[in-house]
Amino acid sequence: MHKFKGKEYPCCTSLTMGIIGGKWKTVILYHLMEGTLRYNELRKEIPSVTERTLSLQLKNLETDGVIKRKVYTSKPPLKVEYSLTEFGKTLIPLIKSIADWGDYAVKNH
Amino acid sequence: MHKFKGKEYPCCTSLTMGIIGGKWKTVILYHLMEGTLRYNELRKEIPSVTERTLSLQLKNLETDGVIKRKVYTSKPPLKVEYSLTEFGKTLIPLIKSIADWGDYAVKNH
DNA sequence: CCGTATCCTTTTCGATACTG
DNA sequence: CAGTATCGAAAAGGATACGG
Repeated sequence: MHKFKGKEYPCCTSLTMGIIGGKWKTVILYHLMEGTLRYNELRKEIPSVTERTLSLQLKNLETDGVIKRKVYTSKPPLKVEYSLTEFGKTLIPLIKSIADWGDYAVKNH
Repeated sequence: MHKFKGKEYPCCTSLTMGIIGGKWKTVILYHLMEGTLRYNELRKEIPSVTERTLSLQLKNLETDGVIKRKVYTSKPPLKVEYSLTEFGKTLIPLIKSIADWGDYAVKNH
């Protein structure tokens, strides 16, 4: 049994999937791998996600310490940037492997 | 846009997650990495999954061509073995990476 | 031994309208 | 610009009983 942020997982793979699993989280991380993006830039990169869902998933990723959110309040319009934390950056090789296998699967079926 | 087995995915990571995503599929694959297992052996390895869910997820994995199911009908009691297909074996490095990152995350928080 | 059937709860995701 | 509120649908998963 493995613990992370108060949640328990029966397997080390479950723990990883608890953090990056679901329909959108790997997609978000995939786009943040290259660098910082604003909320609307993420929406543009992932047009099929709704505002609500994007917002929720960003919050989940932030709660797990994988991404960080920086707000620039100096003057409207509001500017919010999302980027990987140092901890989140340790996921980059994994996200790349996930993306690569996806490409491979498309080509080989 | 990427296609696999009739389903469409907006990103190559989504495709991978469509196949190995969810609460249980990586756990099942993790245990099948080492070799063939019978249904009840899988239940023993993953005590927290219910029969119904295990059954459904095995079917999903089989449909996507990742695992194969072999039935020995010669004489009761029934014997059913699950193992990775050749295609499924291409997932092994990825499953290992997922497991390794889970271990890493536990240790570093 | 290896599941399926039934019913139910929880989680996730989507559509749309609206706000500081 | 960057979200939240509300409502609802769908998918995933769980509990338990039963069947070939």
